[in-house]
Amino acid sequence: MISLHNTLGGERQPFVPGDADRVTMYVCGPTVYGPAHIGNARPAVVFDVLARLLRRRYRLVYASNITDVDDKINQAAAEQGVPIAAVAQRWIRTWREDMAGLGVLAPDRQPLATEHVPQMISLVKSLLKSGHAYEAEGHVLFRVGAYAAYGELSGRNRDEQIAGARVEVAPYKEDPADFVLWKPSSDELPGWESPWGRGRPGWHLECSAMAREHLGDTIDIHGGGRDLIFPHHENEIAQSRCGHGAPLARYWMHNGMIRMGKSKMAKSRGNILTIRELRGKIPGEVLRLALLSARYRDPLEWTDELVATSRQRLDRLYRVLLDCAEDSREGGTPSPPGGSARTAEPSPELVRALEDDLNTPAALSVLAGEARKLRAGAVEPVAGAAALKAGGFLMGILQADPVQWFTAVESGPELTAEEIAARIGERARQRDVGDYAAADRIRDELAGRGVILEDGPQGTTWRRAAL
RNA sequence: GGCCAGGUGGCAGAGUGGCGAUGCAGCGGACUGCAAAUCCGUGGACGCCGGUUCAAUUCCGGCCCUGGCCUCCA
Repeated sequence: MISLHNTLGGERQPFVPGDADRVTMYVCGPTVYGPAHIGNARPAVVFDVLARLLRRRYRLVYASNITDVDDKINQAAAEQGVPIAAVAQRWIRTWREDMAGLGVLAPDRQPLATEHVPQMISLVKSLLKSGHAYEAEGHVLFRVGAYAAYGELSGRNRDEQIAGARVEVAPYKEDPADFVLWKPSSDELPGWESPWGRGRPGWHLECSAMAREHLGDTIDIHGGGRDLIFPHHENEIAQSRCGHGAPLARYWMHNGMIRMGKSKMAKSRGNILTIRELRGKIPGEVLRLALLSARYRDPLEWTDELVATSRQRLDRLYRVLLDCAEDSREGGTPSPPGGSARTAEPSPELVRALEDDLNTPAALSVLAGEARKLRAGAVEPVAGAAALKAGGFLMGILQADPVQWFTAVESGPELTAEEIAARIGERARQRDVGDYAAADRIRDELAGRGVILEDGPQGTTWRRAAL
């Protein structure tokens, strides 16, 4: 049984799908106006693991949107003097590359906001018709006062919000808490014809319309960052519920924030690390493991140490896989039927950990235990390695060829395999004559360039170093 | 100020009403060139104050601290 922490209600609940033949999940995706940072990657990675887990039991339709119409995109285009669509396209491409680099499987649906404007307009129409929205100075606003349950997700009530008083109160709002569904566009801005004139949708509206279009009125799981609970998800709930009468989602899941030096990583704070720059020097799989090293609901502080530790954990796991591959090659053990990683089953302990509200740290611990047993020879290497890889697959790690893992050069002006071999040969001669000082100099030099040497009974091998 | 999450060993981070995960670092050992890498083994913890209980890090209450949200935000 899968249990999930539901923000709506604030407790862990058994997951019971509305329809086991069509489980639906929607996760808020990026607004494409610049490079995504590692914090943006957390929900994508976390819910990718959940998608993999759900697919073991159910048929899943997983949708994650891309917001390609937004004032920030317009602003970026104006600043750079390029067409708005060019900005969006460029960063959509980057986002997809980044996600692939982190081992995130493409969602079943990846709707673009600009391709769902008619659905948004029709949602606004029904909200107007039912009195949950009103027109004011070319805008259409949601009338928060008309929805009594407003605030149930975030645990706020309207009085508290008014007391907050930091909300900017546009003069045309009936109530400070009201939010924009549709706003007018000038000629230079992207816009669509609507009953309220040429305009563009408000951000909250997009997700309601796209989720409904692709997944139906009520979806099973709605995910996103914790910072979206209010107002984004609260507003989505209000729009959808008032628009078609059904609850938007049955389970709401929110991931914690990535922190950089004690505060949330955010573009507005300027403390971001983009996925692109990180991937330039660190394998995507290491980044992924780092993101999964804490429970998804908790905050995670991003540090060099976290990255280094993650790299070492992965190295250790791959080393076992490498040894297993060598053992079976030497021993001539034929691969048992069904022994491939694709068909092997992950261990029940690992599945149990993941099904317990996505306890990835515990799952990682299970993996480490399995690796230890394999190394100790307590498990048959081929089947054991296959099970290890199957568990890795659920978390989106450990799918690379172990030899490649240790020898692949990530980036920068690195040494070629030939150059490394030449240096190793030179060092071997020095060691033969007993000139260890010179040999160590070569070893240290290579270490400084990201190559670690290992002297074994069969001679010297090398692998790339952690950072 | 309001709402919501947390506070576990040197660090990261699970979990549990009584048998103290896991990773990194440290320490000991094996191997080795009294090297590096690797492998094996190992000590160490539950914010504070009360309460419930035979027994609490784990349940309850209060306090302190940290972070998030209340404006765009993964």
